[in-house]
Amino acid sequence: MQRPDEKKRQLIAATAAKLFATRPFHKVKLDDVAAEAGVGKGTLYVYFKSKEDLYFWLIYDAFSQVIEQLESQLGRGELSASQTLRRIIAELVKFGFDNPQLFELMRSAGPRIKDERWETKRKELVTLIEKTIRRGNKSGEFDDPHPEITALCLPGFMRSVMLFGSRGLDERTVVVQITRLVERGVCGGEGSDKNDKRNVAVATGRNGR
Amino acid sequence: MQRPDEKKRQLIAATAAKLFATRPFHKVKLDDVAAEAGVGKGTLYVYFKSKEDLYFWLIYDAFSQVIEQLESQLGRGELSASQTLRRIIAELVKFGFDNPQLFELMRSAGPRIKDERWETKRKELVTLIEKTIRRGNKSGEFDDPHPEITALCLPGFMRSVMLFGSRGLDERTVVVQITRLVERGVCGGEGSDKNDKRNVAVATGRNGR
Amino acid sequence: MQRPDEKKRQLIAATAAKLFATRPFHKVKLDDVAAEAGVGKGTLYVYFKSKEDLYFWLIYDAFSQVIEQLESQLGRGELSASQTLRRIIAELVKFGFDNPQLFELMRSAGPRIKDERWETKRKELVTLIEKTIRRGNKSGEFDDPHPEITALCLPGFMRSVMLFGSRGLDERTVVVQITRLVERGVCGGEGSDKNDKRNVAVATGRNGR
Amino acid sequence: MQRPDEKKRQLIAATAAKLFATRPFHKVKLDDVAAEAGVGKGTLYVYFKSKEDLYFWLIYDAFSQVIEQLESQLGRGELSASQTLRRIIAELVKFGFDNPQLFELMRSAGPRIKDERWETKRKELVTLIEKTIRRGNKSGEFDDPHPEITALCLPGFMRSVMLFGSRGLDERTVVVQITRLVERGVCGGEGSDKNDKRNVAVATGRNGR
DNA sequence: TATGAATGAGCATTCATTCAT
DNA sequence: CATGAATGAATGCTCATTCAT
Repeated sequence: MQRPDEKKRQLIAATAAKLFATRPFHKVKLDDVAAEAGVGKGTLYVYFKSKEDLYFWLIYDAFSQVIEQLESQLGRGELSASQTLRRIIAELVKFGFDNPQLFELMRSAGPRIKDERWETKRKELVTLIEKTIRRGNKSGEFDDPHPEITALCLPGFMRSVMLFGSRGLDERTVVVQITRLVERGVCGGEGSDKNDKRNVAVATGRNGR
Repeated sequence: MQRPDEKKRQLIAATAAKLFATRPFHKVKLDDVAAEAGVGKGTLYVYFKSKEDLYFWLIYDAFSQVIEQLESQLGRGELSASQTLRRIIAELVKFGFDNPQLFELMRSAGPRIKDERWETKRKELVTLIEKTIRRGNKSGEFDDPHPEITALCLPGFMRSVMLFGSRGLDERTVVVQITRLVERGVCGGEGSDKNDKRNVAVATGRNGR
Repeated sequence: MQRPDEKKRQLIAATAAKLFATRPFHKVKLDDVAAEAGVGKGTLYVYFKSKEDLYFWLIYDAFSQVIEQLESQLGRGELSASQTLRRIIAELVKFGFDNPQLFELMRSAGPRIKDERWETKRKELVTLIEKTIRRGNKSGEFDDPHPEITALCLPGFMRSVMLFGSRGLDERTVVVQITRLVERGVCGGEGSDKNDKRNVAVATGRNGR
Repeated sequence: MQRPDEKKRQLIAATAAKLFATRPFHKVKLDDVAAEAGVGKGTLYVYFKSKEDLYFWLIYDAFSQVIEQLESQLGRGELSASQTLRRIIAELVKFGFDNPQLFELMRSAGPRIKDERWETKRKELVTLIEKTIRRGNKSGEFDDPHPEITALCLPGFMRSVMLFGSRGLDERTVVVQITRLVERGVCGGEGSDKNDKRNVAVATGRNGR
């Protein structure tokens, strides 16, 4: 363990994520992070330039991960606009359920992170959604007069559910309902609850979980 | 200036809101707040117990204001579920446009505010929406299998638009699009863009702005 | 109550004395003094120049009172050195029993009060004692090679007993014991316990209490 | 300078003692302590929890030191009650001469220190004295009807002399006079000035200093 | 690379004092 | 005289960052 250790970097990041999710930025002491991670305080600075840098990477990494996952999933096969949208929603919800701390984290991050890379990633997601809707508009699947607004709404959607309502709701139901809300707002109203459930199963590529 | 002055409290709150909207919590100096408000630093502590207390009230007051406004508006006349929902959306959007700083503010607040009163207010809004949808379900206006999820989504909707997209979009268009998204997700899909615009005008009771 | 009110001055002084006796100087807030006394904070400054001024007068007044009492008692009749010393001790003990708070107060005052008047008063007492001893040395009643040290010791004597031991000891016993200690150290050892008690009764001019 | 350094703790304590002896508690700035000690301000908090904590330990340590010194001295050989008492006095006087600042310090501490450990130490000393007198009473060396009062008086004795009179008096003379005062009050009056001086020399185990 | 003692700029908070009413 | 809201200088304390080992 004499060379920069990716394992240790992960350990620090995970520990920090846990703490940042619990209390707001200015109440998280690097002393605590170091102690909780079982490393020296100085070690943090071997892996991260500053507290803000550490904070930044937590959010950025998590977010990038989702986007990547989405893009890789979507880049492969040929999905209709409708299927694509469902996948996006499913993926975001899954991510939310899998990383409740990180969602909490992203919540309080917001305006602090002015870094260009971050805005870029965010726009990547919004654009992904917007393009999908526009594609649906063209193909006749959708009929949304303002894809840019709808695209902006989707992440906020997610956040609300994840942060304040996920207790007691199962992942499947949430995906279905959000899909329903969005698809209906976006196209002409077709798609029953049963169809939704079937389609979602297709989209997520899972059978039960 | 001999009795504790509600005007001065407001002045301080407004000044603080401006600064908290600009930079994150830990970068706002009470020195600056005092200077900007034109009062002594000690005066802040006459009206607020601490920096966090000040911060808390900013958010709480702003939020309460919206809820109150909504409740007072809805308590009066007799509106259909559909009209009520439109008014809620219109009011939230209006508030967002009127107080861009505060929305930014609320964003970074999140997990800090564990105060019961705050959660109560939030639930008040969600309940207001949920009840409206349920009412619509009963009256046949809506057909939403999960009003609780939809209700949870609405505030997140708003936030997204306000925080990242409002530049270049006018209030009216945003109201219309969100209304469209929600109503279609909630009922059977009727309602054209034109109808929406008309209905919104009715709901907000304004003619142009 | 429109003119400077001696009653109010006393009220403030008494209240302050109580608080200063409870906690150390820097923990007594004038806010508390004002509140406890039931007057406005500004009123304190009508009667006292500053916090330190208030503090000073509390001690000074109390101390002056003892000295005065002693001098007036001793100035009148003609007492032997021995009787005089007993009276001084009796008076100091009485004062201690009557004003337990103030003794506590004087304790923590010490080095803070550099005021000349204060040192003067203290020296007045020490000198009174020293002169008495010297008088006794000359008259043959005492035989103390270092009256100045003995004189310096007496107040410290008092303090110890008052501060840490008075609980459970009655005034009479304390006077007797201290008198015994001092007189024996000062003269040749005569004076039995019984004699002491009798003499003390003579010296204090009281019959039982 | 990598391990927490007891030397540095001592340095800080010594510096603080000097300042606290000069001015009252609330006028001593930690900035000054740090500057005078040649360490960073933050370093103070590495070794002491707070200003009051620092203050506390100054007094406590100094007092403990005397008690320890006494107990270790007395625990060794077999001394008569009379010799023991002389040693106690000699030790206390020596301590006062060696640490004039600390005696000043202890003076203003008083009611602040409610800590149990502190009261315990104080009682340890008083008990030590009281036991010695009782031992003398039994052995016939002393004849003191109230050892508990006498014991309470001794520390006060010391304080007075140290604080207000030591200027111009040499250590030896003070020891002799106090011993004289106490022993005579405690036993039957024998012991001349010359004998005292001789005995003290024996008790302290020093020949001149 | 890993550490944690040392640091000091930075900041929230206090509280004696003032003064307009 | 009486008041208490307003004040701001003064200061204790924090905590991200550094650097010698």
